[in-house]
Amino acid sequence: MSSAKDEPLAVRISRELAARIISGRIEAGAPLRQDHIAEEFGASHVPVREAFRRLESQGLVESKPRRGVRVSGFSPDEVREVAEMRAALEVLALRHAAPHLTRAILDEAEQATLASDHARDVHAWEQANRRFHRTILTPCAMPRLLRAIDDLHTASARFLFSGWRAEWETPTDRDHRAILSALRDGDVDGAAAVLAWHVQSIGRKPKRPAHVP
Amino acid sequence: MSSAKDEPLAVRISRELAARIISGRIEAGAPLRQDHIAEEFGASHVPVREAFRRLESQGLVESKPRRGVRVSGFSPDEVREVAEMRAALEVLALRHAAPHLTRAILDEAEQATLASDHARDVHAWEQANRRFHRTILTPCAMPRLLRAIDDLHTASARFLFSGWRAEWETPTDRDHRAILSALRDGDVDGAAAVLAWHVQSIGRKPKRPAHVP
DNA sequence: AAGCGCAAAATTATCTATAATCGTCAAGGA
DNA sequence: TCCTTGACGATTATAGATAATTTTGCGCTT
Repeated sequence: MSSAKDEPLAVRISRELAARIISGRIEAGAPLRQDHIAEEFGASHVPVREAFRRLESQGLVESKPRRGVRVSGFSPDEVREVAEMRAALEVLALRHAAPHLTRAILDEAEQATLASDHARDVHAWEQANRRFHRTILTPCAMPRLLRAIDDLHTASARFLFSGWRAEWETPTDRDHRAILSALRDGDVDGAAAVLAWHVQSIGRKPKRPAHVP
Repeated sequence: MSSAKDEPLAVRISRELAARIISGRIEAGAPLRQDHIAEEFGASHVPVREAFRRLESQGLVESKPRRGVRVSGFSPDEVREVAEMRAALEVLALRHAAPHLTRAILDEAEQATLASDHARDVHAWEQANRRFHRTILTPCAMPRLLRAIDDLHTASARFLFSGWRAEWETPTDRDHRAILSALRDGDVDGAAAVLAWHVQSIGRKPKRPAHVP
């Protein structure tokens, strides 16, 4: 048994549903009926309920007492909200992680940046981007903070996939490189400033030219 | 039926358990056995499971795949982590709420400060304190941010109750008044700075004299 | 005799199956 | 046309079965 991991069934269901919501296969506002999902996964509805709670804590669905759960919509205001929360929390994490950043960690972050440059589709780019942020923030050793940031990342990814669905061009992350160079110079304030601007830029312009000569 | 509200059973159970954890009646690291709790509440273990998920999303318990849930411990590091997250997020909320603050809202906040001065025990003080923060932050109109702040408040309250159990003296919130006066003057930056310092002071000194001549 | 290792039983979490309660929608009557 | 009533569907809760982990007890080795 290699494919079916030892995870609880509720976790697997929540992962699959989250992937569908993020990728847009389930659109915003759509109701999720527990019986149908249970039947589809060949399971009962109790694990499905737990998966719903997990998605609710991530902010992907909203639940009303006797009315079931619906996929939470994301207006431009909500996208900006998530972006600003991410900026505030990632800056905090970076300030605490900076003293523990080693050469090896920065090199790994640079590798993630390279991977994001070579990404062919949005999914690969998002994965590399998240790896970059996680790499430079994990050394802060604040688990609760990191978990909150991770949830905000998935919310951001959902917006990202919905916006840039068709045409996609890798946007050569100058910000990431600026952050790394500032960190290598020991300029934590500068790195934090660039990071805050970089994160908020996601919610600023859904699509910009980005190919300046 | 007036006492038993129309809330789902899982919500009631999670509320009761949260109250016990915050008040310290269930100590940190204690395991929560679903069958025992189900028997105590006269219910089955499925609502108890949902209540566990709810508590997990609040960060009050930690769950491991096949080992059940335990009350999450809070070391001084974790308390500081929560305090810093609160500071970062409350400052963000305040900056967005400031343009929408009216005289009436500020007056209500001052009333909450008065109530906290007249509080006789820790519980009443915490309630008034939370009301103050909620009053000046709610106008930011960012539901996700406000929910995150609320969860962090409960975590803070848990630490507060555990520290100051026996002797209690109302610590005349000078910080609250400084925040209000800065807001009345339109000095958002000053108010944000005091707010950040104020929130972090919770995690700084578990018990200080506080009666300077 | 004491400590370590293995095995079996008990305890506990997880999942499936089933019944009851509540909200919604449609149809019929005033 | 509006209100009431009844049926259907969905969520919520209960009881029972299954699998995994922890603990305890016994045997063996040092």
